[in-house]
Amino acid sequence: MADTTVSKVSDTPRTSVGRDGVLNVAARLFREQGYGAVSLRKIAEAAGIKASSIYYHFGSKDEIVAAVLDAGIEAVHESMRQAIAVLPTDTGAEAALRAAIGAHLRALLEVSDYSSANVRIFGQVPQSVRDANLPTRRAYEAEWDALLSRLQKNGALQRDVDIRRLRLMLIGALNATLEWFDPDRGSAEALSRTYADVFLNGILER
Amino acid sequence: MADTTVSKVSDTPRTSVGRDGVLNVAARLFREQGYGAVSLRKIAEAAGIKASSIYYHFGSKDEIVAAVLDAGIEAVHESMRQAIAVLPTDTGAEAALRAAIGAHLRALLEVSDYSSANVRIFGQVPQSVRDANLPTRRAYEAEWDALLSRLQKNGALQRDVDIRRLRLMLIGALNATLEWFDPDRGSAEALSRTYADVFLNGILER
DNA sequence: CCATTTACCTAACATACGTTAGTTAGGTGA
DNA sequence: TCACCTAACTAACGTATGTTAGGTAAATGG
Repeated sequence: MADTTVSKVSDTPRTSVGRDGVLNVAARLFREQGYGAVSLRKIAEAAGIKASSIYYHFGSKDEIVAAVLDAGIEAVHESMRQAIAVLPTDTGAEAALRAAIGAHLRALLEVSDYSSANVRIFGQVPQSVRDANLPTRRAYEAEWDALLSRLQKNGALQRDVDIRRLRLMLIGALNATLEWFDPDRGSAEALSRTYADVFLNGILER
Repeated sequence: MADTTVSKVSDTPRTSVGRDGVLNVAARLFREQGYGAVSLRKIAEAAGIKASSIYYHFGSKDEIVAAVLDAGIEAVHESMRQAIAVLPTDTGAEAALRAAIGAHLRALLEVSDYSSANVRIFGQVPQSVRDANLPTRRAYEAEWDALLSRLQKNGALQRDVDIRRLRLMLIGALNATLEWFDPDRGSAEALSRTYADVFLNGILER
């Protein structure tokens, strides 16, 4: 996650800002302020260029937003894939789920402005932009469903839980964290463990 | 929840629209379309009056939004209080939590445009409007914390779970439902039971 | 060396927004 | 009856927004 203290980049651009530069700034601003509060002029100013210059790199504001949304899912998807891939082959169901939860939460809270921007602004952007993001989303959702189904077939998960519903509940809960997470009250790592504990074993004493 | 099919009210107003009429329409539109997509002119048209007439009832757009936000929390708070109040005095911890979860979800998904609008647009409105909603929110949060603390002291909940964190996770998960709930795939009642099952007992087979 | 491309710039436009000023028709109470 | 209040109205203003047209300086490459 990029530095958050100042909203403007160095005044004398030693090199060109470029498409990626604009995109990085846009993702950060969207994460911090939401969709409606971020105009092209704000993005441009934070990037150190003029609003109209953005049109050299993008055809419209929607195109920027769409790029941010897609990159956001790609980032969290890659984070999860990686976390699963590095596990030993004999890793148990519980540990696998813990790893996936940790990867999702880490991408959201610590790594990617794109992922957090996606979660924050998805519900605020025009329908057409949302629709454009759906294929990418579905691929990520499929990855989760595959993981959860595997665990269920192993007998680790209860037979009667609906995989799709469980995935929606779990990712929904994790994403909601973005609205209240405060690193001063505990690390993302610790929070991730708590999520896993609650979803795996519940909160009832026994 | 009001009728959703048509966005305009009867053309010949037999009676005045009034402050509440404007508010009801605003809540519905905010729930359906989010904050940024709903202008005063849209609210006015859907209510059957002109945009400037809104200023007879409200001093600014922010004032409307603030009123919707507060009413949204009041509604879900009242729903929860009611659900707890009607329980027999000898009701167990588990049943009490189930009732609270059900009340929250019902208000969100079936009863109140105000509550769903609150969840949908809170993260999109200007900071000052958000701040104005905080006291009302805190009262509702305190109610949850009181309930959860009581259950924990009874020994029903695990001793080591942090109440504040648990409340944030639980309400966050419930609120996220708004983004994907589809009554055709199962009732809010059934979904509420699933939430309770997962949070109380977890998903692991044992 | 010069033509072309890259990455920006200035200036402006139309549109949509929240908001204000001043007006009006219909009901209410003295 | 008539003054007043209620709940609207018409018209307009300033501002911010996404976007377009046309220009420019520096790097690139044959």
